[in-house]
Amino acid sequence: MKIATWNVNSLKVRLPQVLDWLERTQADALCLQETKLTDERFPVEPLAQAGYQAAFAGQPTYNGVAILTRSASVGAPADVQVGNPLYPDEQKRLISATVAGVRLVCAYVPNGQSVDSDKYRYKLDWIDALLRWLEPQTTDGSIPLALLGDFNIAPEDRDVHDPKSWEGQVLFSEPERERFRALQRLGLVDAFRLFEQSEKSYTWWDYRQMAFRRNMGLRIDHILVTPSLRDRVTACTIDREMRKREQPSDHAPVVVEIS
DNA sequence: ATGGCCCGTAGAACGGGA
Repeated sequence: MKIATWNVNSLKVRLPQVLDWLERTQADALCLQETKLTDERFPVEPLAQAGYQAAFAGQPTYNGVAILTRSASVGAPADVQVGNPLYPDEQKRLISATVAGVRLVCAYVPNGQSVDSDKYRYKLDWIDALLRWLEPQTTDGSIPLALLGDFNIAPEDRDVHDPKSWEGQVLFSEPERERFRALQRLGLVDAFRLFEQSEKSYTWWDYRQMAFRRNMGLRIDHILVTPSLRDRVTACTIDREMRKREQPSDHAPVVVEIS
């Protein structure tokens, strides 16, 4: 089974690329962030023609998340839940569903803007609430769970093209990295780091300064798995191909293979 | 030293992203 996450930065603009990508990869599930679509405008029909069903939660202009599933292999998303009951939030940043016996939690963690911003405080509070909500779902006896999405956190120096210049900045500040470690203390494992990876592996590159060509990026999109799922993970990769396209998202998909 | 690009909502610039 192949499961992926991708911040598409507008599903309206990126729909042709999403359809291409699904056709090419035959992914069984794809978590999307930054759809930037109201639910009335979600492209249910084009996705259905491509063989995918969807659970989605959107709003005008900002945010928006979705979980796509391949009908022929895993059917429709089940037990869909929007948001975190412990943290009422008008912003559509969280959606969960069960797919082939795996609980998928699709998250678009707030960006935070800058460490002295109100949005930064919101980001930390949002993650603290996520931790409280996930804790009972990651204990022994819970069904296998994967937390996938745009975390807007680069966990370690090796996840940042220039750690010195990023030190203390939003996306790489110590309080944010500490919260990533708190997720790991729940037992969640960074699937990407289960395998040997090439140096300077990133998932996001600024649109400016030819950052992608110069590989000036950050690894901020992640797939974390509970221990029972960890034993079934056979690969985890970043798909850089879509970032090379015309009119790309600034994020690349991250893909995990599960036996 | 600063901003450089892209997207949505506009219906011109601006907020937001990261």
